[in-house]
Amino acid sequence: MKPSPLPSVPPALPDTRRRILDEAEALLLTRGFQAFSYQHIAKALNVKPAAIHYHFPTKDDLGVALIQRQGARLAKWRTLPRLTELTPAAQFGELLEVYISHLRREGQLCYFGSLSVGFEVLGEPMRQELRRFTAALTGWVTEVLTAGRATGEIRFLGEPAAKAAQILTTLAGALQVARVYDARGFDLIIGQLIVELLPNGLPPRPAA
Amino acid sequence: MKPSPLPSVPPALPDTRRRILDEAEALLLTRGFQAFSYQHIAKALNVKPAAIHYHFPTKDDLGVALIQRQGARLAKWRTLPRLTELTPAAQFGELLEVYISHLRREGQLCYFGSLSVGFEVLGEPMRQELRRFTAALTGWVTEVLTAGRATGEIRFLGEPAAKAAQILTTLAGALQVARVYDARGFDLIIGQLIVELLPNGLPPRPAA
DNA sequence: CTCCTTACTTACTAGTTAGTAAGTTCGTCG
DNA sequence: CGACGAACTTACTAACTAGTAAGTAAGGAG
Repeated sequence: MKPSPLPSVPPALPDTRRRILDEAEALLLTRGFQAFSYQHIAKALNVKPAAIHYHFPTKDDLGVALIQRQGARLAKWRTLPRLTELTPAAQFGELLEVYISHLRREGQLCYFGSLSVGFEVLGEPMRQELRRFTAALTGWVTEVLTAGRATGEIRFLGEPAAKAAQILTTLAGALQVARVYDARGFDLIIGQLIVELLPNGLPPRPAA
Repeated sequence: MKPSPLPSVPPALPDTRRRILDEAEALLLTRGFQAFSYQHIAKALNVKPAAIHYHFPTKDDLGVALIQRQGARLAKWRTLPRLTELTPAAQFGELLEVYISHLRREGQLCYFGSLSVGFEVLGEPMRQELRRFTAALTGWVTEVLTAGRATGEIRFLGEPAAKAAQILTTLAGALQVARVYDARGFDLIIGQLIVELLPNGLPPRPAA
C-alpha cells in the first residue's frame, strides 16, 4: 500500500485562480469594476492577460465569480459557532469589525458600494448575483436586529428589515466617506450608529 | 442710436458648453466617471469628440467643472428665500426631495456616491473639488440639524456634525440601493430616516 | 474688405481594452 | 514511451480611449 506519495502539494492546487480572484477583488474594492483591466491583474501576478482569460473567459465571468465567492464567505461566516454563540449586540459588533477591517485594507469599499455605481453597465449575470448577495446580507442583519430587539440589547424604531437596509447603506457610505476624507468621518458615522442602536454600548470582544 | 440690433440671440450663448455639462452629468450619475467617454457625450450631442476637448481639454477639467457647477447650485439653493423661510424640519424635507428627484431621473446617483468609488483613480484637482463640495453640503445639513434640535422639530442622539455625515451617506447609499433593487428599498430607508428624525413627521409641502 | 476670434471638424497618434487562436510546457495516466 | 489534458504564453484583432494638430466656416470689429 503506497503511503500517498507525499501529500505536500495536493494535486488540487488552483492557486492562480485564487490569486486572480484576490487581486481582482483588491482592484474592485479600491478602483471599481470599470477602472481595472485584465492587464492590471496580469501585471500584479506576473502572468500574461490571456492566463486570466483562461480561468475567466470574460470580465463578466470574473465579476460573477467574485460576488459568488463573497456570498459563500458570508454563508460560511454566519454559521460559525464563534459568531452564532454571541449575543445579538456582539454579532452586530462583529459586522462592524468586518467593515472596519475593509477600511484598514487601504481604504477598500464593500462589494455593494463598489458595484452599485457602475451597475447600469454590468451584465445581467453580475446584476443578479449582486442582488442575491445583498439580499442574503440584509436578511442576516434583519435577523440580528429582530433578535436584539427581543433581548433589549438593540433599540431602533420601525421595521427590522427597513432598519437593516438603512444600516447597510450607511456602512457602505461610511467607507466611501473614509476615502474621500479620512478615517475620522468613518469613525463619526460608526460612533453614531453605536450610540443609536446599542443603549449599553458595544460589548467587549475577546482578544484576537 | 442703434436700438440694439435684435436681442433675439444674445452674443453670450455658450450653449454647447452647458449641453456638454448636462450630458456628462447624466452619464456620470448613471454610469460613473470611469465608464463614460468623450465619444458618448459627442454622440449624444451630435458633435465630434474634439469639440468636447475644445471646451474641456482633459477629462479631469470636465470633472472639475461638473463638481464646481454642482457646488454653485448648492450655494445658490441654500440661500433661496423659498428655502431659508422654512422651518428646519421643512428644510430637511426639501433635502429629501432633491434626492427623490435624483432617483426619479432614471435612477441617478448623487455626485458623492458616484465619484467616491473611483476616487483613487481621479486626478488631484477633482479630489479636492469633491472634498470641498461635500464639506459644504455636510455643513449645511449640520446647520439644519442644529436649528431643528433647538426648535424640537428634529430629534437625534450625538453631535449634529456626526449625524449630518451619517444622514448624507445614508442618502447616497439609498440611491445605490434603489438601482440595485427597486425604488421600494429606497422608500424603506427614507421612511426610516423620517421616523427617526422627525417626531411630528414631515411637514406638508406647498403644491409645486 | 480684411483680420481676428470663436467654435468647431477632420485627421491623426499612441496607448489600452476585452477577447481569440494557435502554439508550448509539463505532469500524469495507461 | 506516448497520448492527453491542464495551465499557461505568444501573437494577434478590432474597437475604443484620451488627447493633439491643423484646417475651416462664420460673425464681428476696425
